[in-house]
Amino acid sequence: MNIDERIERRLGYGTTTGVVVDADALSPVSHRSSPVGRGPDLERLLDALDPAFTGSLPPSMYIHGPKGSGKSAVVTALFARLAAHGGQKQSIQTSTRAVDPVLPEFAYVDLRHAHTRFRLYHDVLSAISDEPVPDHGIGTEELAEELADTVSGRMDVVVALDHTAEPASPSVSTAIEWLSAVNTRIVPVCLGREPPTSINWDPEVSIEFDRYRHHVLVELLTTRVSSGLTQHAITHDQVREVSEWAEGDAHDALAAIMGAALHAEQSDAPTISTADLDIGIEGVPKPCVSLGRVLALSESRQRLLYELVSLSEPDRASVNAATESIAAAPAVDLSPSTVRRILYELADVGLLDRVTAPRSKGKGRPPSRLVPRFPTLLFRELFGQQ
DNA sequence: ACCTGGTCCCGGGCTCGGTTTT
DNA sequence: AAAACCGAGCCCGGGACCAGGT
Repeated sequence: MNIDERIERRLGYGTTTGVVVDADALSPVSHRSSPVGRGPDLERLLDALDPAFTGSLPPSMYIHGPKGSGKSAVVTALFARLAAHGGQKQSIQTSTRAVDPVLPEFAYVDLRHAHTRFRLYHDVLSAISDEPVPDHGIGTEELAEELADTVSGRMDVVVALDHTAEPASPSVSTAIEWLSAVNTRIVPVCLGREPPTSINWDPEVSIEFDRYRHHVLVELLTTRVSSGLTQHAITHDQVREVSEWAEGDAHDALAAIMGAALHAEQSDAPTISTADLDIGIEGVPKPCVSLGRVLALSESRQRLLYELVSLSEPDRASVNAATESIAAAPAVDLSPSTVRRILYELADVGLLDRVTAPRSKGKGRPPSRLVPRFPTLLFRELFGQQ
């Protein structure tokens, strides 16, 4: 979206009539180029990376902290900037100074996508190379060699490995193993929620992120809503309320606000009412799985979840009932047995909760109903747009 | 004993770059 | 130059078996 368009929308000349002007600014899965309230942590990161600015190898790092504490936000922003400065090309263009140290290449890789060796090599390679990397028709070992060749001929590479050790992504030690098998000049910067004592890897530097403190989260949310919503769409008290409820988790807070805004938008309201906010908060379960994990699933699995959250209460009362309804949906072309298996798999990785019914009628094991553990309002909206 | 829900696993086939043959 | 073939990862279907209830 260009600047003129943004300004016009703020002035109210845009196509939308509701409270949302920029959904991206509100979204818990999109990171801003200038994160709010994490200045000291950014400095700590830069301190640790300091050797890179003088031409030597920076230390390996482990950045850990709870969900929604800004780890990804800070690292994606920082690496995006550093990548723009990184490599030889940039240093030639800017070599006005006498001594111009060459920065390493910086690459950000999301292990939610790069959850196999093949995809990890693929994503690192496409981040540091200008040439397109095939995603089919080439062996893993072949890809590893190509990556090794690319790296050995160039500078060092610093790779951020985000979302380690989630149910569907590799552990820190596995990812490290995959990378070091290719080249030892690739420096890993891992991000995860587990404490450093339980990751089975010894990083040279370890940095901890704490939950956002209440007033910092309020500031963050205020910044986000000021560019994402129309003026006065949400009150300061409402922002404070969400912040308090979210207990320092920026992901949950943003999901709740965006859910509330979408609900207000549906009724063409000029502001977010108390009822809208309640519904927005209600749409975010506690504890909540990051929306990013849902959006990293394959298309067919997202479709299945979309159908699931669109079901009526009785259809969701048991896994079998849900299976039948979902398999019967016109947009789903999977067999019932596959639908059933995938539903159980999704429950296994924590995206759904199985709540066993206490009912005593009927023979056999009591059925369980499936409860989503992710922001449902937001997911429906985002998936529905596609 | 019997029934239904839940878990685990593997063969087969699809898609799509790369490679060889025509 | 075009067509046929190969093989990589990945998705799908389904069956065997285990768990928990009457």
